[in-house]
Amino acid sequence: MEKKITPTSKTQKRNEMIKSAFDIFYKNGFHATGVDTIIDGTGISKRTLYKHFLSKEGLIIATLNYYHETRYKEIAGYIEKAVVENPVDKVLMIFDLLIKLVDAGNVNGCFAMNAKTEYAHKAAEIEAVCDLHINKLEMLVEKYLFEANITDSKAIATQVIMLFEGSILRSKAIQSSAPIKLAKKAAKVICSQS
Amino acid sequence: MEKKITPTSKTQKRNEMIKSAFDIFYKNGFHATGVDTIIDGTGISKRTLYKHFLSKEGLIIATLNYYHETRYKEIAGYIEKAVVENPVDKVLMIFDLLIKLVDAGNVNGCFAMNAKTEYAHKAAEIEAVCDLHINKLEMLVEKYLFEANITDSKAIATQVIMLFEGSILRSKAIQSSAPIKLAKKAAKVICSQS
DNA sequence: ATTTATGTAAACTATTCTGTTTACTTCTTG
DNA sequence: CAAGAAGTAAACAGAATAGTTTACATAAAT
Repeated sequence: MEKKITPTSKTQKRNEMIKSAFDIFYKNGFHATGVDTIIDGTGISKRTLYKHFLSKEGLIIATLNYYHETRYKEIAGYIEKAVVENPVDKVLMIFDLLIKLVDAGNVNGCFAMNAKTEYAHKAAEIEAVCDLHINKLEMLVEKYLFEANITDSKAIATQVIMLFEGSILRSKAIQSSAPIKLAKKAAKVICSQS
Repeated sequence: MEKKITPTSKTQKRNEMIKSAFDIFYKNGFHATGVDTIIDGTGISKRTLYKHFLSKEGLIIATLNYYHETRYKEIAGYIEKAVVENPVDKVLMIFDLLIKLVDAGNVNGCFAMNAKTEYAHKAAEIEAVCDLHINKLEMLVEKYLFEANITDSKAIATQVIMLFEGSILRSKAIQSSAPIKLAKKAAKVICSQS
């Protein structure tokens, strides 16, 4: 009774839907985007969408997981591969990556924070994925700060992440990556002083 | 033909509506809140609402202006009245005020940033008020940094504001004012190093 | 070959949304 | 008192919303 599933089928359509939904939610917001809008772009039918996801909220959670997995891996991969003398330099590299993403026009705020803003105190599952994203980023930063023998690596990591998230907001407001460069400088000072 | 308007009339109902709308928008979000929800709490009719505001968007802009005026005055007043030796201490006081507000349960993110998130690239007028709020806060901080003879007061002000906004997000995520205390420490280091 | 899984297309339900309109009320002011 | 401004209440219009259902197509596996 073993079902031989071709590698593409089953998950392929699902992934298509998630990517398409992610793009539109990211640009348009969640409440402002109807499910009809999401399927319009793709050749996907509404029925298929609701076969794969219980509800619009289920689809949103899937896009959040997609965002977290790809973005976290991107960041972690970017700084892990670097060869530096001081692990603090790896932490500062998260700002370099962000600058590149913003300059490429691929950022419209932090997708996780956008979701958190729209669903605060309303959808616990959505909030949980957002929190996970930030916490994992913070733990990644903390790891390298710990390696650099920084005391209070946990507290410094929180400070760095707050600068990181704050710079995303500021760069969105003025449509420029300049604030991120300033945030990197500030992060450097904070890490050096510890 | 002079209309003798009692101080309360005319503007009173309008202000009532703005305050009521602000409370609900702040808690519930903008797209997630219908105009019916806003008038339900008050004894205000929908007709009156649309007499005073052209549209829901007009009401949102009014709530944003209300937020900016009250919050900015609150912050500016709080730090201006303080007697300190170093103007940098006034800058750091914005974090103290934020801690108080968060601990009192009066914060659900930055109202201006919440609006910016929901209406990015959609409603220029809404975005403009949000930008104004952040810019005026930044200029206030810059003023005191300049007084303290800090070189690059503009850049440091941006860094402080990014920490400020980032700490609002982080405090919302973990439902605690602890991140704001960390942000204050970080701001102190940044200002001292300049 | 036929069953099963997976898909599209589109009509449909039922609710909610913004905004308008009609009819009535209240209060102030000349 | 009469006129007019400002209000409430509620029905209404028209579009958009989330989600369901019916009918049909395709492709692979037993």
